[in-house]
This record gives sequence, structure tokens and C-alpha cells, in this order.
Amino acid sequence: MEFSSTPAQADPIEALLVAHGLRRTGAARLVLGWFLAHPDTSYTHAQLQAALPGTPSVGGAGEGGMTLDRVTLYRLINRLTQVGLLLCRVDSQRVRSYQAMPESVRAMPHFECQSCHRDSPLTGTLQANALDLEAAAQNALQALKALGYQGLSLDLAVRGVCADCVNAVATSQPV
Amino acid sequence: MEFSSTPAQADPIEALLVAHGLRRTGAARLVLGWFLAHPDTSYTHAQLQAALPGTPSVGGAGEGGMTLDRVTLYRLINRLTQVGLLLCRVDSQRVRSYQAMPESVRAMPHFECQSCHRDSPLTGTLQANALDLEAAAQNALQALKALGYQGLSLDLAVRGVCADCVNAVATSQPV
DNA sequence: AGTATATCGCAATTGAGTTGCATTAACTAT
DNA sequence: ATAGTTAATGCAACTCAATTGCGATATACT
Repeated sequence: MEFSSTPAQADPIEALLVAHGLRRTGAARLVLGWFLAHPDTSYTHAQLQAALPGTPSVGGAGEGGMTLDRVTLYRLINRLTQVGLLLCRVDSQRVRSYQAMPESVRAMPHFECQSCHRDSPLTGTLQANALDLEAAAQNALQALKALGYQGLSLDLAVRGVCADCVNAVATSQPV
Repeated sequence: MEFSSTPAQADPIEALLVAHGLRRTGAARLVLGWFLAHPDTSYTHAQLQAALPGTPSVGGAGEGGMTLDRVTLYRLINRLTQVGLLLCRVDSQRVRSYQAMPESVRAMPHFECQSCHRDSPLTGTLQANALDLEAAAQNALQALKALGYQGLSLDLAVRGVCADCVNAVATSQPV
């Protein structure tokens, strides 16, 4: 309903939805639109629901003001993920976070401390090494794409105990 | 209690425990011993409790026969992980799995399908690429070790939608 | 020995995510 | 446009890995 009754989708968001076999509902437009408007930013289900216009606060975003049901949002992001529109990660605290599937593949190497559960990106010297990794990874990605895989993304996680926690253990308390 | 009252630990398992500030309890010896006896094998909490001697079935493993409490096992593997004796991963279904922290770093690249949630190791052509990745990764690891990080492990995850699921979406049902 | 403190075991709780089902809205064929 | 089909929504109840509180034990320290 609303206005343009034309089944032809000028809107790129709606075009993506139909191209992936999903219906053009208000919720789907809202959520996919949000992710596309915030590339390279990942949201947990809770963060997304808080960020999405509809709740209280800020106000004048795009849509009206109705809140999206918790379960509806869960099912929607599941659908978007299953068709490859979203990228889903599970963090070290077992919470899923989602972001728009990136166009180009980036390695984004990060370190997860198994003691304090901090997750920090590898920087400095490590980032330089990361670039090598990224280059090497591109080849693997190309091979997968050739096999018909879609929406690929690379996650390089280094796990261990960070220097802070190693020291903290020596003097008792974890950091 | 029991026998050797010598605080000096001939047992390498007990040596590891004390070296990491943990007490030499029966549970700790049992669990750490199990992990060390099964390198490169990862267990979820449930799998570990089932595998550990003490329950019913098989019988003559090592210790007596008393079952380990669920919560005790949770806390024990948490402690072992925090000091770097265990490596902990969270799979795509949000379940943690643990294994003995490997000596040498291996990349073990794997693919996680976001639709069917299958997690398969990269093989064949992809494995060749993986070796490049591994080589590149070693440098990053060395850098971290130099900074005082401990018990490092590398996880290379490729995420996307596998060819099966891409086809399945076209004809409706996910695989 | 005697004391301090990890660790254990049990019960109850948390919290992300799921499932069932009746209702509503979007697509599809007439 | 109009009726029929099927997906998406919303609510309540549920699952399940993991955590927390706390009294009871077992290790470690002096």
C-alpha cells in the first residue's frame, strides 16, 4: 500500500529484497536500510533494536514510530543472513552480531583474550602482518567464489591470554 | 591426601597446574589430563562430561567412578582457559568448545555456512591457500609473543553461504 | 596442627535465541 | 480489481548453554 503501486522497484533496498526472494515489508526495508546505511558497523540483536527508529528518544528518522517486535527482528535478521545480505559473527561471549555483507573482502584480524574477554583489533606491527594475511586470504576467497559460494567474508581471530592478564595471574586477580 | 605427600610434582599434569596457580584437585588432574591425552581434539562442555570417565558405560579408565558436577566442570574449564592451558572457541551455534592449547600454531581454516550452519574445513585447492595464510600468520603470532601474550592460537574463519544453500534458496528450501 | 582460601556441589537464575500458533500483510493467479 | 496462497508478524511460552549464591570440603600456607 502507501503510494507507488508499481511492482518495479526503483528503491535499491527493495530490489535487493526481491532479488533474494524476500518480501518487501516495512520491517525488512527498515532493517536492511539501516545496515546498508551503516556499512562496516556490526550490531547485536539488542543493539540493533535500540538503534532502530521507533523506540523513544531521537525521533525523526525515517518511518513512523511503531516498535519492532523482538522475535520479528530475530527472524528478520536470520532471513537476511541466510540469503547472504548480512554477515554474522559470534563473539567470545556467545552473542551474535551482524553487519551488511561487505563488498570487498577485508581480513580484519583481531585478538580475543580468553581471560578478560576483550576483543581488540590487531594494530601497528601486527597490522602490517595482517596485510600479508589479507593478501594470502584473497586467493582462498577467489577459489570459493569459483565454486559458487556467495557473500564471503574473512575472519582472522587470534586467541590467547593478553599480557595484562598474564601479569594479573601472577599477582592473582585477572584484569 | 592419598599417597605421595611430596609437594614436589613428578607428574607433568600437576606441574602444569601449580605452574599456573591452580590447585591439584582430583577434578583438575582428571580434566587437564584428558585434554593433554587428546591433543587437537575439541570438546564442548557436554561432550567432555560424557567422555570423561565416571559416568556409566565403558568403565575402567583412570580414576574411580564418581561423577563430576556440571557446574564444577564449567568452572574448571573456565579456569584452565583463563590461564592459557586450554583453547576456547565459540562455534556458529554459540556453543563453546575446548581443546588443549596447541604447541605449534596451525591455522586450521574453515568455512561456516550462514544458512545451513555447517562448519567444514577448507580442503584441496583451498588448503593450499591456507598454507600461505598460515605462513603469513606466523609473523603476527611472533609479534604478539614478543609483547608478552601467551598461549596463542590462530583461527581463520571464512563465512558466507555455501553453494548448496545458494541453490536451495533459488528452489525454496535451505539444505 | 591451625588457619586462610580455592574449589566443590547443589539449587536457582540469567539471557540469547527459538518455537507454536493465531493474525495480518504481501505476493500471485484469475 | 478480486480472491486465494503463502510469507511475515506479534504474543506467550519455551529451550539451553552458561552463571551465580552459598554452605560444605579440600588444598595450600605458616
